[in-house]
Amino acid sequence: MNEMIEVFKVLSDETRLRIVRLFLHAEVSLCVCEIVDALGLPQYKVSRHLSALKNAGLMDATKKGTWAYHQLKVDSPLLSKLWEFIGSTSLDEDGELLLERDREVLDWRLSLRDNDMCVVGLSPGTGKDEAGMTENDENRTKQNDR
Amino acid sequence: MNEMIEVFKVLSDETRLRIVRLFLHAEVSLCVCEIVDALGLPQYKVSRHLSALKNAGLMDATKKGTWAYHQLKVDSPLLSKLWEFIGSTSLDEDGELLLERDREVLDWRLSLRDNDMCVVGLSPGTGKDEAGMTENDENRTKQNDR
DNA sequence: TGCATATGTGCGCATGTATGCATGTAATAA
DNA sequence: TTATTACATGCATACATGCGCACATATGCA
Repeated sequence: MNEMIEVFKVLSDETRLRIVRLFLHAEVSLCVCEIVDALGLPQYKVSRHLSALKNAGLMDATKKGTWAYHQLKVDSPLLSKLWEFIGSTSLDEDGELLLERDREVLDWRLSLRDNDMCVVGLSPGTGKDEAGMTENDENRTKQNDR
Repeated sequence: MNEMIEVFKVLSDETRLRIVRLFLHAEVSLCVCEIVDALGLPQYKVSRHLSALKNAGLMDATKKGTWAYHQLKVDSPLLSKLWEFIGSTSLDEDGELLLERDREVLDWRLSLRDNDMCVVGLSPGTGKDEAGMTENDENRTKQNDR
């Protein structure tokens, strides 16, 4: 019973639901900075919520250098049914709009990958608040290109 | 999105999960005293959690005299998928044992109904703590019989 | 070695929530 | 009308949780 309680508890948070639904859309491992850009949230917030999801057994991560690639776990009947339940449920209008925007920014962000690996880090102001796609993105990505 | 958050939040509690799974087993409306006996919890606790489930849109109730019959709602795609998800998911061993006991006491309690209506109220000490089936049940139910 | 960067985390604050006791409300029975 | 009964709830307390700031850790590069 505790497992199900933990699952519901960790998912009763808007940020964590956005993260989970972002992963259901992406279907690949994502590193923190990509999630930060997609959601437009400060890095420490995303990191904390990813940690909560991991502690609840819903996600795991593998480190590749300084980058940490996170992914949904699907190694139990409960989890596969859970993802199917969440993925098959439509939200209210505001929620769908928000998630649609998250997915669009993520897709743009994933297009910056090189050989399926993240090569663009955090934007300068991401530690404070709202980020996302700004009009300076072209310059930023050119600077950080390697 | 808020609807799903509220659903997960209200279900991330052991007592409320027990109540929901009791209803998934019963498949009929239940009054508060029947749930109190089945779970062996104080009346105010059951009442509060039923209220929480109702506020989250998962249940509703109809009053018949002093008795209040509660039931799960199934009037949205989210809810029907939710009940199917919970009902199809098995728990850890302790959880299954606990729920099995809840179901057994409920079935015994439902056998005391008269014409599908509850006619047995709360046991005297139910306001304090643990109740359930005691060795005095025979006497108690005889006293309250009408 | 020293610096920049990606990510994780300790801490204090504010807020939310479950619990237990006691009491309130409404309907029924005497 | 008064007492009883099924159910709901106000209140105080203990505890959990999300947030933002700052800082720590760790890895890669010059």
